[in-house]
Order: sequence, then C-alpha cells, then structure tokens
Amino acid sequence: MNLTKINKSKYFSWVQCDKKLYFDLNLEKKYRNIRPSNKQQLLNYTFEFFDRKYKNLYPKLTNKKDIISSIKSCNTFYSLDFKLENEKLSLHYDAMLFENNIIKLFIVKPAIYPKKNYIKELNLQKYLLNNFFDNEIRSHLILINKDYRFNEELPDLDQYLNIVECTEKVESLNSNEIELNISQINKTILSNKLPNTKIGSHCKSPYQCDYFDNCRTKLPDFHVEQIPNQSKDLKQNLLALNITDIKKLPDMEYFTSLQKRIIKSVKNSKEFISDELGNIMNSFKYPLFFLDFETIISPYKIFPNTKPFEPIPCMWSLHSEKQFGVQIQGMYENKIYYDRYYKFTGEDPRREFIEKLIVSVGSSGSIFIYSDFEIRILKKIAIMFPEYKHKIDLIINRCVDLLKITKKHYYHPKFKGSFSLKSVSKILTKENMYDLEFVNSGDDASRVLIDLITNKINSGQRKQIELDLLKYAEKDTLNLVDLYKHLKSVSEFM
DNA sequence: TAAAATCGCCAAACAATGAG
DNA sequence: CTCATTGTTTGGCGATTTTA
Repeated sequence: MNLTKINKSKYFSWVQCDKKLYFDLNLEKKYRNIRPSNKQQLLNYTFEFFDRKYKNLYPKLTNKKDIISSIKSCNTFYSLDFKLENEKLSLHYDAMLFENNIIKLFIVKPAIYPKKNYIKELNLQKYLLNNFFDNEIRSHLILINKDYRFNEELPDLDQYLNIVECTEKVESLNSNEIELNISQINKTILSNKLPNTKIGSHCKSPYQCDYFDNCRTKLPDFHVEQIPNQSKDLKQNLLALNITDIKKLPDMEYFTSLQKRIIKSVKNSKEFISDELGNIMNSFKYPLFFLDFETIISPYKIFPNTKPFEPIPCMWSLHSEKQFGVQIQGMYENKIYYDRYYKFTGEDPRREFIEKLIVSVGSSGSIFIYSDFEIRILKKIAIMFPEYKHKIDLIINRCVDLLKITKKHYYHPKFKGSFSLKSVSKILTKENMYDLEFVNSGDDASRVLIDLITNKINSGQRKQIELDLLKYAEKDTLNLVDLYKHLKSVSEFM
C-alpha cells in the first residue's frame, strides 16, 4: 500500500486540527474556500534578489541530486524554488544558500514580523534537511519592511525586503515533536474516519478554518463560544463546566458586565435597552450623515508615496437625512439622500477623496460611523494634506461611533455575541441579505476594489463588478441608517 | 525581631475587537 | 497588517500583617 506523502499543507492542517485534515482529504473541492495567495509577487522579488546577489558567485542548482551532491562535497551554491522529499515528507523550499559549509534556509512571507507558525514551518523544513545532511542549518524569513516608502520606481529590494534570521527561535522548538506528528498524521490518513474533535480556539488559529461552519451545524444556536472577550480563565471554567448552551449556564460571578448582559438577554430571549439610550439618540444634530470608507491594503506598491500595508482610501459612501422626519400618510418617513466618491482608474484617489468629502459633509450635523476606522483614516489624511487639517479636525469632532453606542446600550440575542455591523444588521427588518454576485462581505469588497484599481479584472466582468461594489458600499451605509432608526425607535418606548 | 507572606495599588503588557 | 480602544492579567513595590 502506498502512503500518501505528507506535504506542508497536510502537515499544518493536522497541526491546527486533525478534523481539518480529514475534511481536506474527503470533502470535495467546491466546498472549500480557496483563497488566492498573495505570495507570488514577493517570491518573484526574492528570486530576483538572489539572482542579482549570487549569480556571479555561485552556481544555481535546481534539482535534488545536484543539491545533495554539492552539500556532501562542500561546494557552494544557491537554489530557488525547489522540492525535497524523503519517503514520508515532501516539501517545497523557497530559497537556500550553501556557503562556508552552512545551509541557509529562507521562507518568503508577505508579512512584517516573524509569527510563531512561520517558525514552525522553518522547523519542519529544517527537519527534512536534517534527514539528508549533518550540516549546520540557519533559518531565515524573508519579510517586508513596513517602513519602506514606495516611489515612482520599482522597489529597491535591498530596502524593501526584510531578511530576518530566526535560527534561535527555530532551535527553541522541539523537533522530536515533528516525528510524532508525522506518525499521527499517517494514522489519521490511513484510518480515514471523521475525528470527533471538539470546536475551540484552534478553529481560528493560526487561520480561520475553511470548515468552520461544518463543525457547528449540530451545536446549540447560542453556544458559549459566542460569549465575547473570554479570558483564558473563563475559557477553562466553561470547559470544566462542560456546558455548551448559553441558555443552560448557571449564574456566575466571573463574567464581565457585558457578558452578563448578553447571557441574560439570550436566556430571556429579550433585547437589552439601556436607560440612557433614549437621551443619547435624541442628542444628535441635523443634518444626519452616515459615512463609510473603503480602503485598499497591500504589501505591494499600488501608488507611489505609500508604504506597505498602509490603508489607502479610495471610496466613500454617504447617506444623509437633512431634516427631522415628517409624517407621510401616517408613516414616519424621512427623505434620505445619497452621495459617494470612488475612483477605480488606477490614479491616486487620495486628494480628490478628501476634497469631495469636505464639500459633501458640509459644516454641521452629526456624522455616524461604525468603529473608529474612518477617524483614523481621516487623521492620516490630515497629516498628508496639512492644508486640510483644520477642516478634517472639524469633521472628526462631528463623528459619532454607533458601534460604541450599540455595545454599551443595546443588545439583541441575534447578535450572537458579535457587534460587527454585519451581525448587528441581521436584526433589522428590511431585507439585508448581502446577495450580490461578486461582493458579499467586507473582505470581498476590499479584494474587488484592489483588483479594480490594479486592473486585474477583465473588461467583460468589470462593469458588473463595479456595480456590485457600488451597491455593496451603498448598502453598508444604509445599514447604518437602519441601525440608527432602530436604536431610536426602541429607545422611544422606554 | 527579622524574615516571610499578603495586600493594595499602579503601570505596563497582553488579548480581543472592530473596520478596511 | 494596522491601530485605537477596552478590559484583563501580570509584575513591581512598598506597607502591613503573619510567622518562626
């Protein structure tokens, strides 16, 4: 019988959760959420960097045989993008350098600091190398220097790439564990039975599992994992209690006030409305604005004069209610206006973004936002365009964070412990389903936005995707309007 | 009485959350 | 990834109390 060789993806699937590996092997691809990798461009940069540095010094080897014989005979070389395997493991290596009898190992990651799971990856690669050679191995990560400033030219790789040596961190890990893991993984693969692993923090760490929902179909609607801000202690206590349903929880002291409120609301199937909500909802000044920004974030250059991972504002959406509502045929109706800005052409939108926004929000009235994201972006813009700093500060002072108000003064069992605008919107009566073809979440929106701006979308689909994105952005601020109306109406009965 | 244990307070460190 | 915010845990430090 031929054992399936373990590769990196299988190994780390299992490390996260044995059930995840089972699903990887047994569920059809269509049920899986395949995300496009962000890594290729950085790999290309790395190859370019190594070629430029070592092409004239050392031979560049590509196949396993040459690599093995060169190391055995102490001949320097470098090698990019190759595969190494023994009878159990098959791994892909980004880059390697062999000089002074030392193997230098490199893994490329579009990130800015070395994370624990990257170190584990290096450790696995090192383990396989140790199977072939006794040489000293030094481990490195090729990351991105977040302080690098893109200019008109191609990035200066000496500055842009951040090569970090992690040998010590890798050596602090236990490599006996790998051997054990491998035999366990083989057992899991061979038995091919669904493991009955319970849900837990591993479902999101280090990455949110593709099968997150698969493991939750038969669980109580109000599972204790939905209780937010759980401390380590609380997690342990809940585990020890062995109660998974919030409704069955006994009264306990060690919950925070927010947690207690949520539990009470779930148990009574009743929303929570604070006494002060009414006053707060009556304290805002017309005209009312509802504002949302869309930004793009990328490790790579999109516009000159930006840094890696710096959010670049490209689009805003603004609903407004100019005056107090009037009664129309018995219904309390307010006229809502809509205004927006966007630029998908590939030119830097930042100046126009702020200039148009300043005009549109005028000089008075409360501006509702959700989270402080918009404020933070505005502060950055103010640094960039000091001539607008004063006007921007005035806008910031008019901002009201509906997230903060909601979290403190309102709860509905359907929030399921989450105060994100998406879960909060679920209680609003109007049809709020995100049911567009291309854009159905904030994630989709930012991905699509960046694809539009960097012109990665073919012209056939472009029009439709633009429309979807615009509709999505409009819906997002409309959700904010509806949330405002909802909070106002529930507080009026108090 | 001196050393050890305990307490209270504060600041620093850490973790979780939201947005994109 | 970032960054602000909020809440929690941790560590330091002196003062007080307990113990041998």
